[in-house]
Amino acid sequence: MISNTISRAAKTAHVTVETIRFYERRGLIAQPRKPLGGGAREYDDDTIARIRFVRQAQEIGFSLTEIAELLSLRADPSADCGDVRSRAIGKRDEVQEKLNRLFHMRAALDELIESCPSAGGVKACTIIEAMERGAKTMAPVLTAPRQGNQEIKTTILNIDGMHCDGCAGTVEALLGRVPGVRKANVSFKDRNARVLHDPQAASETDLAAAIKKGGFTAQVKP
Amino acid sequence: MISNTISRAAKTAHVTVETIRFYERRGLIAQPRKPLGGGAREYDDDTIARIRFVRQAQEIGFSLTEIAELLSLRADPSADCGDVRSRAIGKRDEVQEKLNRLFHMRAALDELIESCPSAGGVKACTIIEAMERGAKTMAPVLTAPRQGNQEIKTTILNIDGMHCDGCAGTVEALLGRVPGVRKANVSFKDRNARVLHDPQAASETDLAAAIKKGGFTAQVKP
DNA sequence: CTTGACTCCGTACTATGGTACGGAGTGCAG
DNA sequence: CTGCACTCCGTACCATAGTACGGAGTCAAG
Repeated sequence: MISNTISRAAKTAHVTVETIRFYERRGLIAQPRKPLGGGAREYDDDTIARIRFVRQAQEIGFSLTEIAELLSLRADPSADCGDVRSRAIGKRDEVQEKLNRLFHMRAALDELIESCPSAGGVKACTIIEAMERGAKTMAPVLTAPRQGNQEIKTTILNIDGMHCDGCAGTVEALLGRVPGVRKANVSFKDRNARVLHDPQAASETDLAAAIKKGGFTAQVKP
Repeated sequence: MISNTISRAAKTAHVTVETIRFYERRGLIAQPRKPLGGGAREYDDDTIARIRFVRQAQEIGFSLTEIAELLSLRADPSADCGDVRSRAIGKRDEVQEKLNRLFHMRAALDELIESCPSAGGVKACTIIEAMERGAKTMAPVLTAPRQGNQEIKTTILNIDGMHCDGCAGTVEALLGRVPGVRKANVSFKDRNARVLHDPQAASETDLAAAIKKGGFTAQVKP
């Protein structure tokens, strides 16, 4: 039986041997004990998964200290449940915050990408301007979202002010950029939008507000 | 008229004076020129917005070098539109990737939060397990762009015309965009660039040409 | 005209997250 | 039984992103 030595583990987790040792010193992963017969330590799949988790968490902006906290979260009934729960909720809020910023940035990049190839567009647009324009639609999200896994709800909004299919496309793009919106279908013919969204992240008011930003009027279908 | 001095700017952007100066040295923000009557430099709202942008981008996992790239994206019809567009699309993909990871992590934390207060749950659940369960529902996002065998070579180029670390960053970005370049480190202090590249895809001449596009001069170190 | 609160600039130091290196040990293939 | 490829461990070094500090200048109030 060929076991996972440290160099194999490093290869499968896409890090170097030195990095694994560093994580061991930092207490992020446990150092496997040496087998009784002597020889090299054996790295099991759980440990490798842990290493991968560390890397993924880093890439989305967590420090090693924070990752240690994340790793220590375990819904073990024998542990102090209230403590774990509150730490998990705290981390969830941090994640939500990062998500909001990223949504925001994605919208800004989309705006940039869209405005670029149109030869007619005269205004110079930086990412900062794009983000600031986006910021207005963002405001309500930053405080609102809390516990519970995301629901998905369908809302139909009646829209006035569209005069062609192009307008419908514009509205669709506007809705698509609202954080919490999964899918938006806008029909010029029916003068309405069918939106799949998480009502906690994107309320009906948020949807209507986003549409109004584009110069159209919207109201929730009763 | 009381203008925004550096310390006021620092206060409103929630950073220290030293940090602003550091960003100036790095070329992330322009150092405002001194007013004609002498006295302290004046920091306008755009600069403050820029500083805030830097911080926000950092919190979601971008390095200062990457942020410089983001900041240089502008949908200016006078600029090379195709280039801006492709860089913006690249950044959008990075953001999307981060979003996917974060969604995933939020789902895992939600699962943890939910499973915790239920006293009946016997199984111990760590965040890694929660994320692995979540992984099955995740769309296959990671399509690895691996390619065939390629050589890697290090070339050092001496560069003239840089006058700050910001210039070095610009050159680095220029080099990074040359197809075949793996990594480029430009030192303002040493007036040179150390480039890891595939000589078949990116010759030394290509590297020098890319640098010259930015208004600098370059020659391969003998 | 001095004092205090700043600006400006250079240099030095710090924390985080690794990388690199060197020496000693170990297992196994030739 | 001797290389060779690895492990193991300690220490040293590195890049990134600041932070701190010291000296000189400037401005406005007391």
